[in-house]
Amino acid sequence: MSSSSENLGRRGKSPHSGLDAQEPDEALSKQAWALLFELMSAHMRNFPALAAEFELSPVQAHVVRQLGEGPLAMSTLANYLSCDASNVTGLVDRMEARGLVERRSSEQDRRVKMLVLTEAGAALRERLLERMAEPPELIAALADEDLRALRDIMRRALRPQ
Amino acid sequence: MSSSSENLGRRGKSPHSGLDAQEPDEALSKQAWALLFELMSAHMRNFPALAAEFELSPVQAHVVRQLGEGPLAMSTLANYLSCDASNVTGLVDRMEARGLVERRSSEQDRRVKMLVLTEAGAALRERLLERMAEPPELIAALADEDLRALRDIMRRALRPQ
DNA sequence: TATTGTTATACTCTATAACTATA
DNA sequence: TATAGTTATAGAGTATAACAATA
Repeated sequence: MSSSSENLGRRGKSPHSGLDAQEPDEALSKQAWALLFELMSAHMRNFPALAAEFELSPVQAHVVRQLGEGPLAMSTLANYLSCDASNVTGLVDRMEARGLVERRSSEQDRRVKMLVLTEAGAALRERLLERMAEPPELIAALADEDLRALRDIMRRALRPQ
Repeated sequence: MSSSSENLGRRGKSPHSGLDAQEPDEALSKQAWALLFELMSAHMRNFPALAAEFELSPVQAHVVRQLGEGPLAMSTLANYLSCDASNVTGLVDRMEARGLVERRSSEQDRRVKMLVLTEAGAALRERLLERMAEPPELIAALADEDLRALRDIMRRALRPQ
């Protein structure tokens, strides 16, 4: 499971230095990742409680969030959720019963059903997103300098040109 | 060569706070948090699949990880999992049936049952932790400079003073 | 009386397999 | 025949409430 065995220019991963490396240092990325993971684990553990503030299950909260981008086919949603399509039926049943989403038959392909948020669903989404946008204490307490650096690093990570 | 896009003459203060220079900028922390959240969401979505590599449910993987620190009372574990104690019974039943953990009655208080990893459980934990320590592609691909900055920022976030 | 863990019950999420209605 | 969604079934995670053993 060694990833990319063609690190030819790699200066080896000497335990200490790695000062002149052009290539990412494996030990360094593990250190950074471990800390990032620690911080995020602590936060993600609260997600069920956060969703419950809106009387949503964690998965339902995720769906509400995804659905804001526009109508989605059931199968596409199953894909986003990394789950079997059969599960989406019951999931959407419950959300539809609560008046959060609507099924609309596609006119191009009448097998397909498109999901859209109802007005109530969209309103709830607004509140949910606002709540989720609140940074956890540990982040909010960082100095501006660190926040700016963090933002820029995340931008580079997410949009790797 | 990096940077420069944000040093617009503002010395990093919020748009209208004017004088007070030491307070973190709320908009900035939200930006950083949104990006961090985006990256971690993408990664956390794979966690069930990662756990499944070891034939563990996500929660079981979490338990295996926690249990490595030493024996835990059932109630303590329930606390870590942020769930009701009644759930831990069935959870541990299944893990015990697979030979991963053991219940041991505490001798100080015979109501309490301490959980410990079996030898097989500890071995599996080693492999699991190693797997979880692998940084996702988006992180591993960052430049050393960014990784070092990220690591240091996370250290400051996690150990405030 | 209070606490630890269990049992009973119910709901949600998840997977697999068989089915329907379209295509 | 193949695909989108449904239904049926089963297992796991979760919550609440009632209970036994122990403190």
